[in-house]
Amino acid sequence: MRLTTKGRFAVTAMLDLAMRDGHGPVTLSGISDRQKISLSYLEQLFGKLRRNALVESVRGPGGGYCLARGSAEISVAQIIRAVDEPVEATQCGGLSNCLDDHRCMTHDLWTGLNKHIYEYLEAVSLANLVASQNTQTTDKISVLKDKRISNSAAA
Amino acid sequence: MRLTTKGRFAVTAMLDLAMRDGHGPVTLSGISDRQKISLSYLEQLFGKLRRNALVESVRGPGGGYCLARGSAEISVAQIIRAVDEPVEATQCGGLSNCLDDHRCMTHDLWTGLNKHIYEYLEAVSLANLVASQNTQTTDKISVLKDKRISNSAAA
DNA sequence: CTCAAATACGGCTTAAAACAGGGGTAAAGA
DNA sequence: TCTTTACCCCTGTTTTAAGCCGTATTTGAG
Repeated sequence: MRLTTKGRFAVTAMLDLAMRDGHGPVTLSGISDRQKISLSYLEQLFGKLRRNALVESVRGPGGGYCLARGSAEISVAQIIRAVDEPVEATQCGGLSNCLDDHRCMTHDLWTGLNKHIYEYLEAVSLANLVASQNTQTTDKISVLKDKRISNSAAA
Repeated sequence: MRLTTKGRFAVTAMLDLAMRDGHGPVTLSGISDRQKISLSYLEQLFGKLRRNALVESVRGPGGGYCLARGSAEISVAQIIRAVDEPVEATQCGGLSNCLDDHRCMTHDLWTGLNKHIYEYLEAVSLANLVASQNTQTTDKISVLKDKRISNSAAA
């Protein structure tokens, strides 16, 4: 499990999508404006998200992207895995063929750390994130969120 | 908190050091051989580790690197922080000045995820890792480890 | 029916970071 | 004095991040 800005951008974009779920396709240029992520980079990320069946696309005017399944069925871990391809950093590439003599003592170490972080991120769904956006830090965030949603509904 | 191969290399190298703790300085070329990490890359990493007071160096023949404090006092999080400089991926750079209108809804999100992962990695010390190397997967790893230690002691 | 605009889609290019190799210098011990 | 080691810097290659442009597809207007 790797944790970089790329994965964070993808999760941010997917969260934007989830918060507008059920209101028709969302355009990448809209996400780009709201989340301040370059449009071309979003296109690249959503290509991977689509190929990994996390989103569905609609072409043409009024088109955009929708979640491919319910926001409760999409975890942060799935999103990160979709855009941040494999890359196991154990010397053996995940296989246990690395002990031809004495190497790769870190195999089990990284497997363990990976597992912990992965399980945590697997347990967090987009629905969880949307919910926590609504409840926690009620003072500012939820207010701003509502404003944003009504804006997009009006447009 | 970022999680890349760079941080993993650093932790692997530090673990190699910790397993030889108390047996005098450990050379980088030794670590390079055992862990299959390029020597020049190790030099770069240990420059940062030294400047962050995680290791101490001894020059000349018989020299090398030692842990700057007990292996129980050095956490995985400290190591990763030393080599993998800051890089907050929230749009605002960690400050909360990002809500001039409605942006950075992911600020709290990433702060939360960061905190969780960080706290976990902060709780794992080198001593923990050495201990788990000795106990878990007793079949192969520990045997190989003992062999390795006796080899290096003889050399 | 045609044309123009909106949008996804894919390939290509640039920028930065990770990774690796080499050289030289300084220190310390044999 | 010679060897072993850290230390520092410069260079090059590869990978990743990010941005740009052209093409295909769909919708809507005329």
